[in-house]
Amino acid sequence: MQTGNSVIIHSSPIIQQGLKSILLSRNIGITDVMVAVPEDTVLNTWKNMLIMVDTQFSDEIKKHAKVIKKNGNRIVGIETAVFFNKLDSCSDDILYVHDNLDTINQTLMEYLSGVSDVKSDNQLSHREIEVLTMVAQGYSNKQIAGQLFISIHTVITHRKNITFKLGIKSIPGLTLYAALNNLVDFQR
Amino acid sequence: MQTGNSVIIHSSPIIQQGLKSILLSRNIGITDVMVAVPEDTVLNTWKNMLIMVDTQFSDEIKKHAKVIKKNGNRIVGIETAVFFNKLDSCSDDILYVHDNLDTINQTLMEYLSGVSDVKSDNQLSHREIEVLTMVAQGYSNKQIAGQLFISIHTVITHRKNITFKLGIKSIPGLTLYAALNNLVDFQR
DNA sequence: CGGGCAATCCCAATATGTTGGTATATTATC
DNA sequence: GATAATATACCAACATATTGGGATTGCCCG
Repeated sequence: MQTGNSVIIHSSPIIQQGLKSILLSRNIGITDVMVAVPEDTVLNTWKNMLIMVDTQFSDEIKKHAKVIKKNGNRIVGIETAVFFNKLDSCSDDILYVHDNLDTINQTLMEYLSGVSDVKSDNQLSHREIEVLTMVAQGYSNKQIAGQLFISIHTVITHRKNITFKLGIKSIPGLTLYAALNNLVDFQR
Repeated sequence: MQTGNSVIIHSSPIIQQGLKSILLSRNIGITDVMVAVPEDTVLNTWKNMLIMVDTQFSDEIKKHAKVIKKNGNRIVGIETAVFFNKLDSCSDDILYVHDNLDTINQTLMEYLSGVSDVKSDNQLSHREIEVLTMVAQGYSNKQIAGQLFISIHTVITHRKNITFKLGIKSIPGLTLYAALNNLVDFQR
């Protein structure tokens, strides 16, 4: 249910916003980014989530890391302060990265390959691309069915397969995917 | 005329992204955000810009603050490290703010009132833009209500007004509108 | 030949969004 | 001080999307 989602645990609202913006724009199937406090890590039952945590809090998280990882979560410690380096205190459970776009991208790629049902390569069939295009153009399933001369059930089946293949669950996500892949017009 | 533009001088790409996202989404007429290094402050001939600089660099900037301000620029020092507080070393030329959404919003309001010819060309209210942004990010009405601490009815009302004002009825349409207006990130 | 895949169709239950109302408090603006 | 805009909240009815099944046909390929 929560695959493709991410949690940010960081005290800085600017960094929250920045990480969120980076995660959502990478087209890696992350459609939901929430902000949490360290305590939530213990209380919650997150599954298959990408947890990005300020190194400031990573000690607290580390105590529960085994359980968190057993639930399919991936923990990434974000180190933003250049003069306060915790990266040496490495752990098998938490991957520490510096505040650097390259390492963040690298981490996201790892996340991609590690979470099996988030697919990066798009192997959409011809029909699926037709349906996706029309979804991004704002047509309802009923309208798509009418225009493609198929039943609404078939459209729904195609959409199930599209969301499964792309790992993108929301209509806005699919729309931006379509725009990024030139399936719909998008000027400047 | 560069009015409505802003410069970010910060070493952290996450904070760059976060500030950019915050500035663009606030509907205060800022349409262009660029990233610069401290040296650019001296070399450049910026006019009427909102310059948001890491306090880490503010000493360098302060030397040239008089000239920079004479050109109509406004300098804001951003302090993100809680354990490294420079806010006491106040200056008339640089307004220091902490990494806190309220103070940042306050600062942006001041910027608005200070720069008279920056007008919001957007017909949407601040709250409507918040809602639209979250819609385009794939959040459900329920999720939006939760994150904005308002009832789902209010979210629905805002959405009614948004669709009425913009004349865009579909979620994909709103998503592309948001992407075109830099409310959501859309790279490459 | 048999397995996999694409395309098609169907159902039921649940979740979510849309439409068209009404209504109040606060804040701007004239 | 009146008026407009904004933000908030509620309801009922209806429309649409999502989820989790199941199923058939034709086609390609090893």
